[in-house]
Amino acid sequence: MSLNRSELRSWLMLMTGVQSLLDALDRQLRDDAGISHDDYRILGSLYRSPNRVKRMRDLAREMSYSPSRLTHAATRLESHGWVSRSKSNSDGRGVEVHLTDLGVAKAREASEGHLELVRQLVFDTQDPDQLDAAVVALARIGEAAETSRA
Amino acid sequence: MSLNRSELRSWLMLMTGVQSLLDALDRQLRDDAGISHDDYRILGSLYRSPNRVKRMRDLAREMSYSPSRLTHAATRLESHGWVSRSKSNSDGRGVEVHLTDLGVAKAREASEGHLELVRQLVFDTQDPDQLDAAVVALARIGEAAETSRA
DNA sequence: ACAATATCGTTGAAAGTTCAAGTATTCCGG
DNA sequence: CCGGAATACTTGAACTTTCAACGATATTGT
Repeated sequence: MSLNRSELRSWLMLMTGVQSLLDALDRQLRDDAGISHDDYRILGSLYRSPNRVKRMRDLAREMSYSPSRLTHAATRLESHGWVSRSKSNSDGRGVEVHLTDLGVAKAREASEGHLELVRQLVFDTQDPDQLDAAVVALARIGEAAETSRA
Repeated sequence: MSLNRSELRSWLMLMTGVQSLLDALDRQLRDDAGISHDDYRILGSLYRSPNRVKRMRDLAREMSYSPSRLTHAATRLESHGWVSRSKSNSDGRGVEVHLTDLGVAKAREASEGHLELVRQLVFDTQDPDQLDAAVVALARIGEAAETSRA
């Protein structure tokens, strides 16, 4: 066994908290905006992107999605009219996903309740210092995770 | 907008780290043990339970699963021989899930590489103090998340 | 310039999750 | 103790994700 008793306990606590957080976020978005947290993250990523466009490849990497998964997701979002796809002209293989005006509106609408909950769960429960510590810790862990798959 | 610039940045960093972590854990378990992180967590929960039994209801709550999802999951795990189900005798409606010997073996086998990775990603990247801080923070967030759905 | 190889994205089928409906048992008010 | 409401679980259909295979364009090495 690779972890001792106390490490195991810390690890379980960490994962339990993470799970509860993700569940709460997903539930809120589904209930209030009718969109999954994953789809919301796609809209959010495009929203923050210059010109609200991104190549499928880049978006897939950012989301840790398989190409296939992103294609299906894009098809779904496209059917709602929230994104549109077009061939990249710099790379004939590439496809660009564009956030439509409707998509912008949807992202904004969904973000209201979402950010409200984030404030409530994350920022209202922590001192700024504590939160910073947690953010730094998670960033380090995430970085190690990315590295580990190289 | 409910969060200011710097809060938003912290929040994004946090979520990115969490995502990367979960992805890495899932990938390792699939690649090395042929089991999803979610199924692994079910085995783990039963493994830690007195007698290695739990009622469907309790397991579902603990995992934040819908009853339906747990039934499907139990069917799948049962088909591998890792779990068996039987009627509860204290409550005629209830069903108990039991971790079989094969399930115990599977859980142990899978845990080796898994815990190895956890050590590498979580414990090797943090001072104990920093980690404790993160654990406490996440625990508070998780608790708030549980409360929020009452 | 050409062939081999790698990258980008899509497709359809298999596997997993969610959702709405259904069966069986227990709980509770009167 | 009876009937209605609640709880526990299952089922099958709809939807989402994964997986393996494929067509198309770009890159690399010779």
